[in-house]
Amino acid sequence: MDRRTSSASSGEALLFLTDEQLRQGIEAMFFAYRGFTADPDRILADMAYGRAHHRAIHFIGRAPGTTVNNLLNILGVTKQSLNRVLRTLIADGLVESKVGRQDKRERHLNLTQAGRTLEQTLSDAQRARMRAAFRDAGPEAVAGFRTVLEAMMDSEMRSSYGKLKDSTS
Amino acid sequence: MDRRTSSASSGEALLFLTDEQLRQGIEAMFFAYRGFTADPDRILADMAYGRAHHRAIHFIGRAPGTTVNNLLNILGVTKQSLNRVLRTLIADGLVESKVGRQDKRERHLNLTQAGRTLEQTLSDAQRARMRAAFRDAGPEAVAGFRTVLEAMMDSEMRSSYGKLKDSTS
DNA sequence: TTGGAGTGTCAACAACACTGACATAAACTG
DNA sequence: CAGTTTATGTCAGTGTTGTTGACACTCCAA
Repeated sequence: MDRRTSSASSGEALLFLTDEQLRQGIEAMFFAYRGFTADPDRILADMAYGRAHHRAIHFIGRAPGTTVNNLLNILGVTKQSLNRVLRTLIADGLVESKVGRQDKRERHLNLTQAGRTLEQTLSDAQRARMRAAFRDAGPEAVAGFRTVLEAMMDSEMRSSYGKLKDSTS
Repeated sequence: MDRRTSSASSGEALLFLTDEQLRQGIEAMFFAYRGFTADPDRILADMAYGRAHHRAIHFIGRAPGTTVNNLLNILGVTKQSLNRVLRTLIADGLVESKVGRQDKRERHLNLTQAGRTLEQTLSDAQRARMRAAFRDAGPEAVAGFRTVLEAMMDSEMRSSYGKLKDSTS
């Protein structure tokens, strides 16, 4: 039970890689992701915002002063799609866009006070669920959770994730 | 490092519940889910199908003969939304709908041969990524991954997940 | 000065979710 | 049997989020 991957090629140790185990992993991802987004979705439903607004607010709050292009890479959507979201957030005074000082083509994005407030509200809801899950599962399970998720990312996403992770380590 | 949850209330052991740790967990979920859906999405993009079709096919294949209502509960969407998907799948001969023998109001859904073929194609792609992630992470990490995901589900989803999990244990 | 990168915007469209309303058939209930 | 509930299907309308394609503008760099 405490054996490491040393005997990984010995047959029995590979039981966690059966199709049935994999399918359970797939279904766990599906159901868990629904729970993961449920709380912020409920909050946003009352406003004119959706999940895309949440994601934009989250990553702007995470990397203040980030450029549109950087955000585009992180979110993995087209600029038209992001721009629609950003436009409403800027119009509603939740995000401010400043022309870059060095490179004036770039726009640097920051949350306003109202934006930070909404970000907090959404984060608190999402963190509460994550905290409960982490607490129930325990530190070892959390470490495994993170290890598997990192392994599941595309390499470009993994590097975005790594940059964000290290930025406030 | 190898300590168990025995000292969970002793302060230091709760470091995995800091806001920073939670936020990394949130971002890991976000990036990993993108990877999780990327491969089937690529396959489906060439056909006239999307993620919703994939989900329907997956769960019909998982629970053959399931009713529309059961599928509705698992997927967590409205019947209008599911019906749009089912209609195309039935019209294209991937799914067949049979009136129930006991209760003739019910429709029992099954994959046709063509449906099973597509399901295999999609599953293989998704499982390949999951398998690679599981293999890289190792059995202990996988156990932790599953534990955390289960804890993150809403209770209704957890029971759907449990039923499916136990049905072929 | 020319080419390309970064950004913004317009238009059109598709997938997928929602609500609300209505229809049908079958099953249950008093 | 009459009335209600359940299971399903469908129509119409709407909203969010994604896509392509096209075009314009600013600015940096060779």
